[in-house]
Amino acid sequence: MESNIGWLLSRAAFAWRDAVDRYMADLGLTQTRWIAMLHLDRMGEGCSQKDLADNIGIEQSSMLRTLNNLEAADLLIRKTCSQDARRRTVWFTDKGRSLLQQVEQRASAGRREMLEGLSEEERKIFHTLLNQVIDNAHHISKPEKS
Amino acid sequence: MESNIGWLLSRAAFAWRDAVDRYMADLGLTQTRWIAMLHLDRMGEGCSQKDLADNIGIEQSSMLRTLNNLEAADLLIRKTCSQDARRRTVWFTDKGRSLLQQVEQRASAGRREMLEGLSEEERKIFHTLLNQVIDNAHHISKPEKS
DNA sequence: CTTAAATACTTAGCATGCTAATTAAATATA
DNA sequence: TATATTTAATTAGCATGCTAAGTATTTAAG
Repeated sequence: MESNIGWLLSRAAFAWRDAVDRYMADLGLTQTRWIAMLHLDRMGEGCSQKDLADNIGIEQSSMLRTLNNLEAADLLIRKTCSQDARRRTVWFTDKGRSLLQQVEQRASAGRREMLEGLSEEERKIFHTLLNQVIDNAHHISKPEKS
Repeated sequence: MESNIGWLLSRAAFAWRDAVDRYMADLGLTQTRWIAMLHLDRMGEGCSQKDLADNIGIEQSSMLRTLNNLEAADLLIRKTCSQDARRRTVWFTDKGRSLLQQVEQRASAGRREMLEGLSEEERKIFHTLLNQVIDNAHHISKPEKS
């Protein structure tokens, strides 16, 4: 109980998201939304919703809701793909594209503040530990008997 | 982007919760719910909803929903407090109390699996890093100018 | 070519955490 | 004592992630 590191992890993740959301608030973005924008920029406009979801590591249905929000905010638009009628490709609007640079600046500045006080080595270790936990989670078994 | 440790943290927290939920599924509990039960046990039955929320570190409104769920599952009940009519105290049902031991076993067994491969020292570091991040998050400022 | 299987997008609904606003009761102040 | 403030519980609604189920389209199989 005392060392419930799983719960601590939840709280840390929530605190981070909350802080970064405040950090991005005046741009009208939340963590999920600006991450989608940065990934779209990195992958290149015109990719499909599924490609984006896979790249970010979330489900299509989650991606969809975020894209709906971003489209409603006039930051991007979707067009049906001429090669494959099932697909819809994603594109920045002018407004969305013009926000990109600020988003990247904010993201790295916010990250810098969140990691304040951690040495370069600690950051690497943190990264490694998080990945190890994720890996363990994916391999976790059902409890034996209990 | 490549080193978006904030996102990695989110994913780790989600993966952990998801894995532990699977681990507890046959007891009919989720992370949030069994944590509430363990805290109630630790604080002692008869504490108020607010006391529980404060102890766990979440808002009353979040606590309330979880308690509603647990009460609906017949694992605990609430009684109005005779000393202070605003308060409602929380108590285990027989069913809830009888689940406790299994819950604790599962919790520690699950935690053990999730931390598989991490040395004792790495766990300590992990703990420290998470706390540092939480602390930073609480102190984060608005972006300067951008 | 016709049918079955796979793929992309959607919709619906669960689980959580939060903030904001309400209500009722207790406490503090004038 | 009467009014103002604080506190506990609740309700309502936002933001996210997920799974499950449904629709349309493309690809693979027979």
